[in-house]
Amino acid sequence: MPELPEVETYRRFIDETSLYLPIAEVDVQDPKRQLTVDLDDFRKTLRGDQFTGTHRVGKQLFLLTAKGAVVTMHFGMTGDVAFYRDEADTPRFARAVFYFENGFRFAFVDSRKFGRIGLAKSVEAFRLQKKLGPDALTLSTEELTQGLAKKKSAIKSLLLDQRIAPGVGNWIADEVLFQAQLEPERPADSLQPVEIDRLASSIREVLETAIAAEAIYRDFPSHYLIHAREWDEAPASTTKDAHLHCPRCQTLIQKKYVGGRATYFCPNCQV
DNA sequence: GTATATGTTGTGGA
DNA sequence: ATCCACAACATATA
Repeated sequence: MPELPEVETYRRFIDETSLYLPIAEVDVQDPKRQLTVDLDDFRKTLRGDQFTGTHRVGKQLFLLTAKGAVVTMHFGMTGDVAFYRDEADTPRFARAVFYFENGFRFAFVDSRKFGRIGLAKSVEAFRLQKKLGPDALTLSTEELTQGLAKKKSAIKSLLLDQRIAPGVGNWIADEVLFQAQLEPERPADSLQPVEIDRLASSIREVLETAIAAEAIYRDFPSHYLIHAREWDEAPASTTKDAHLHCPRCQTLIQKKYVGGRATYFCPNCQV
């Protein structure tokens, strides 16, 4: 699930549940795979400390602590968060659990274990190290123009490049290209300034809409392409068949692979 | 058993 | 230096 809107939703959830609670202990199920620092160091750093705030850059989440350390979290393809008190409520696939002194717990849940947890000196240091660009949510036309300059790759592939538009993932890339009516395989250097401007607007619009709906796809506007994806649950009022057609022109939505990623598009509207 | 999956990173070749 | 295709990671769901 986790593209930018999900991570932003997680961030707000953590703000509402897990700040200013002294940490008693931390457990990580598979530290070799999912923890990028030594488990003992991680525990020593966090025991007795507390989270005081959060930050997000693209799909990367940061938990700030009172003592200054910054916990980094990336949710991979299946990461989620949970807050609960009783052992019996531990979610299936809880891969890391932060135990607070008041008895509550925060879990990093991740069935496929592609997610990563680590420590950073600061948000800025981590951002530089990972070469993350300006967050997609507030990406300006100028920044996007610069990111795409002199690039010949398919526009969709570049939208997925976290150095250019951090936070855009596979379904968002398809959605913004559909909303901007641009063909996913267009070479980036073939885009006219007016098209890049349209694209930048679509990125912001789609992300804001998704965040407002707390990343619950079935609540997205009916003119969104996302409803054509197989894993979208049909809104009660529509038939499954309706999903396969373009909400703008009723043409059959096509699926193909671009840059190795499943790509949905309308062959009529997107040029 | 088969196919697919929301992400990232590394490798090898052009 | 760029770009691309592809594999790998580990596991669930349809």
